[in-house]
Amino acid sequence: MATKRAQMMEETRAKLIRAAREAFATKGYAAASMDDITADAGLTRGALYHNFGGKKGLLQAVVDQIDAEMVTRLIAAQERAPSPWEGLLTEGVTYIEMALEPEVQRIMLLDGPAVLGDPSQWPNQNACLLRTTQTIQALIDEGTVKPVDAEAAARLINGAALNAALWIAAADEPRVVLPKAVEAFRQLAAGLLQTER
Amino acid sequence: MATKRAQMMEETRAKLIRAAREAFATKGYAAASMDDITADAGLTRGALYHNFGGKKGLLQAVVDQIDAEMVTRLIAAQERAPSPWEGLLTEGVTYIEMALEPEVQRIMLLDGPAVLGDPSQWPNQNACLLRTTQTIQALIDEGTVKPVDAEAAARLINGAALNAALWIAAADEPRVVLPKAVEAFRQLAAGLLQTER
DNA sequence: GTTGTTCACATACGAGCCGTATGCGTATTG
DNA sequence: CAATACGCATACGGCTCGTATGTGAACAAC
Repeated sequence: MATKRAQMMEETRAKLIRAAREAFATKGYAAASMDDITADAGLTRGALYHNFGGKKGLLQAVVDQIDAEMVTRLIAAQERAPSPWEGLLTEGVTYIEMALEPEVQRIMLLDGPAVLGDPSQWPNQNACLLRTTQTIQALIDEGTVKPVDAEAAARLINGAALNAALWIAAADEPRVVLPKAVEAFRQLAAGLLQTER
Repeated sequence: MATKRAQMMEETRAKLIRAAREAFATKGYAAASMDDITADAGLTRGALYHNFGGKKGLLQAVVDQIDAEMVTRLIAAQERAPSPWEGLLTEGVTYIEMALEPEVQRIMLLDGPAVLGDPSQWPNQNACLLRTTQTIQALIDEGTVKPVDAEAAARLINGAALNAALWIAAADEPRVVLPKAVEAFRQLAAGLLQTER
C-alpha cells in the first residue's frame, strides 16, 4: 500500500511544480520569487526546500517534466511519418513548432541552459536530444544518411530548428516566415542524405 | 576639444565594463554582485547606475563590446577564404571556435539571451547575420547554392554552429568532439549546394 | 490503545543584493 | 569669481534567499 504520507508528498510536489511552471514561463526564472510560487500553491518555502532542495532543484523538476512531454510529442509526430527519413524531418518541424510556445522558449531554451548549464548535461541526458540522436543513428545504419557522427548531427539539426523557431517567434509575420524556415530546414537536412537522389 | 569630464567618464565606463566582463565570465551574471564589480573597478554602484542605468545596462554594454570583437574576427576569417562558399564554411567554423572560449559561452550564449532576450535583435548580431545573408544570396545568384530564402538559411546555419559550439564547450574531451562537429557542420551546409558530388 | 518516533512542512531570523533618493565636490560656464 | 551642472558617493528601505528551529500529524512498537 502506498502510505498516506507518500501520496501527500507527491501531491505537494505536483502543486509546486505546477505553480513554478506557470511562474517561470510568465515572469522568467530570476523574476519569479519562491514566496510567490509557494503561496500560489498554498504552501510555504519550507515545502519547497524539503522537496527540491532549493530554487534550482525546482527548475530542474520543471525542466524534466516539460522535456518528457516534448519527447512524447516528438515520438508521436515521427510515428505518423511515411518513412524514417520523413520522420526525422517531421521531428525537426515539430521541434520548431514546440519552440514557438512561450513556455518552452522561456524555460527550456533560455533560463534552463543559463541556470542549469548545457542541456546535454542535464540528469536525464536531455531525452529530447537523445531521441533525435537515435533516429539519426538508425538512418545511418540503414544507409539513408551519410556516416557522420549521429550526436553531432542531432545537435546541429536541433540547433538549426531552434534558431528557426526563435526567428519565427520574433518575426512580424510568423505565418509568412514559418514556411520559409521549414523549407530551408529541409534543404539543410538534405545535406545529411547519402549521395544521389 | 574633448572636455575633461567626458574623457574621465569614458575612463570609468571602460573600467566598469572591464570589471563586469571579468565577473560575468567567471561567476555568471546572476552571481556577480554590483558591489563587487564596482569595488573591483575602484568605484561604487553610484557610477554604475549613472553610466549604465542598472545591471542589465551594464551587461548590454559588455555584450556589445564582445559582439563587436566577434564580428571583426568573423569578417577577418571569411576574407582569408579562397572562395565565397568556403568563406561561408570558414565563418561557421570560426564561430564554433569562438564559442569555445568560456567568456563568449557564458556571456554571449547563456546569460545574454536569458537576460536581454533574442540575440538576433542585438545591434552587431544583426549586422553579422545580414552579412551572412548577403553572402548566401550572392551564392544563390551565381548558382552555387539552391534558390532558398537567404535569410532563413543564414539563421539556420548560425543556429547550427551555435549549438555545435555549446556542445563542444560542455564536452569532456573538446578536442575529440570538435572535428566531429566541424565535419557534421560541413555536411549539413552542403545541403544548400546546387550540385551533389 | 497508548506511547514514542519520524518526518513533512511551517515559522523565524539573518545576510546579501538591488534600486532610489539624497549629498558632495570638482569641472564648466558666464 | 560666482553660479551652475554633473559625475559619482553615500544612505536607506524593501525584497529575496538560505538555514536553523519548531510543530503536529502519520506511522511503529508493544
